[in-house]
Amino acid sequence: MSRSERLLDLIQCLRRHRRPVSGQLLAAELGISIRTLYRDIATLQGQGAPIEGEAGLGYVLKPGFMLPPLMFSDEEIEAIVLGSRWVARQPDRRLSAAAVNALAKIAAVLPDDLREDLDASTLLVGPSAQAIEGIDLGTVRQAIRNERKIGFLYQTAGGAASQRVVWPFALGFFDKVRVVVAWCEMRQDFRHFRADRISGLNATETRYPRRRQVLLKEWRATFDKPRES
Amino acid sequence: MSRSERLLDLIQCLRRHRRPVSGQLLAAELGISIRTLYRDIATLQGQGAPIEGEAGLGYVLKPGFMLPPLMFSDEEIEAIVLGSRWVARQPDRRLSAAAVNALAKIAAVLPDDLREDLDASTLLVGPSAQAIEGIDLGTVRQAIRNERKIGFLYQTAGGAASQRVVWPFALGFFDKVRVVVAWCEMRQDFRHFRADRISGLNATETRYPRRRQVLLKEWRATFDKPRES
DNA sequence: ACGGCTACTGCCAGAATCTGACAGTAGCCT
DNA sequence: AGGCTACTGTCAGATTCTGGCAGTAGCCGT
Repeated sequence: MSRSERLLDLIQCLRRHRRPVSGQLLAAELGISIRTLYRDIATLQGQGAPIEGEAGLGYVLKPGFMLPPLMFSDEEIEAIVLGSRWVARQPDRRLSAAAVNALAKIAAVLPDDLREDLDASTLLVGPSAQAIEGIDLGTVRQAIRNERKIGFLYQTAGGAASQRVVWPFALGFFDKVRVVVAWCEMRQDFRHFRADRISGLNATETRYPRRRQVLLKEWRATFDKPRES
Repeated sequence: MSRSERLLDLIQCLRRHRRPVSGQLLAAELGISIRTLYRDIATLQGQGAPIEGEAGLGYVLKPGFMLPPLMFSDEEIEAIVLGSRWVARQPDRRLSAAAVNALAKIAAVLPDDLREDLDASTLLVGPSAQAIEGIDLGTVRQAIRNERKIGFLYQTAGGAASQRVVWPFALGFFDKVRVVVAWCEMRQDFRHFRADRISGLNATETRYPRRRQVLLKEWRATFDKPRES
């Protein structure tokens, strides 16, 4: 196995173990010596990988992912950049910032001529409303990933507010605002909640009883049939 | 210089020369022997780089770009994927197809857990109108890159048609259709043309007298001032 | 404060890989 | 046919990588 492949494997290993893992163990998994492992880690860090090592604990990979060398056609790059620019204009602040960062990283490695070409491809959509975003969508994202229930106060369109406990499984856009898609315990049905009408969000440690993917699939299936609102 | 850096340099070299270039020359530029060059080219091709070599001619890199290993956070990846999905839904067929391909390439190297997370982030925008796209935007793209004039028949909103010769310098979206942004010789001013109202497009070899970037800059500047329509 | 665990660095000889040179085959072009 | 070029096989030498060892320093539980 070549060195570059092994470096990728090392990242995969670190991703698998969420908790800090000792270099000893990693070296064993990869079939290399500790010394070489240290060298590999140093190389990866040199390439920008956010690996953190603490004496007495082990290594953790801050959530993220290393894209291996990948070949894109001009048009594919254009599609990615255009799409990211669109995301950067969305009201979701976290995501918007992430898009800006991603664009910066890509632009940094793009050859000049290609960067110029991309400047000539402009997004003419009107300036999006800078919606205020009431809650921290990061919390929701984490709840989705860990399949945890969340509770919050929801302001309905009519003006009435109600306390909800829901099983969130997706996060989407709808008409410029982000919505949390979830199974609502109160209504015993799928509902979506506009992020800007949610307040008093609190994440719980209670796991909801079904798999996220299954909920997602069932929810999607409801689109193909007529449904009573 | 490490081998991996050299491979990247090789790509850059190939990008610079648009016409076929002999291995001899490439090897000299990189300061390596011919034999090693052949090995490097083989390695790159193994990684998916579209390098073509023909006996008696030399090497050409099909237009495109190799992204070096790059680190993205979860949110950055999400921004890119979400943006690309949006592009994939746009009416521009070429770009849409490119977005789909780019997504496939990214998905192929994404670890499973991250891919699942992304499934939970859905785009809820309504199905976009499948606009017919009258002309080949690839031709326009090329004219922009080479700063060539193009001529076409344009159907105005009123219904009248007129023959135009314009200096295209940008390609944008506007309300679900693609528009060509250009200096119009007839109007002696900046104009944008909806791609779906263009017909009889013909690319010329005539270079237009100003730099694309300059036109772009001036055109953008017109946004900041009041302008007579 | 202590011992155990761990991250990290410098060093060096052996292993693995890469490199350059040469010889030879085959395709494209004039 | 002849010149140019892309390719492949082989092999010794150069380069890099690797593993083991010794030593320093930080974190942790006792």
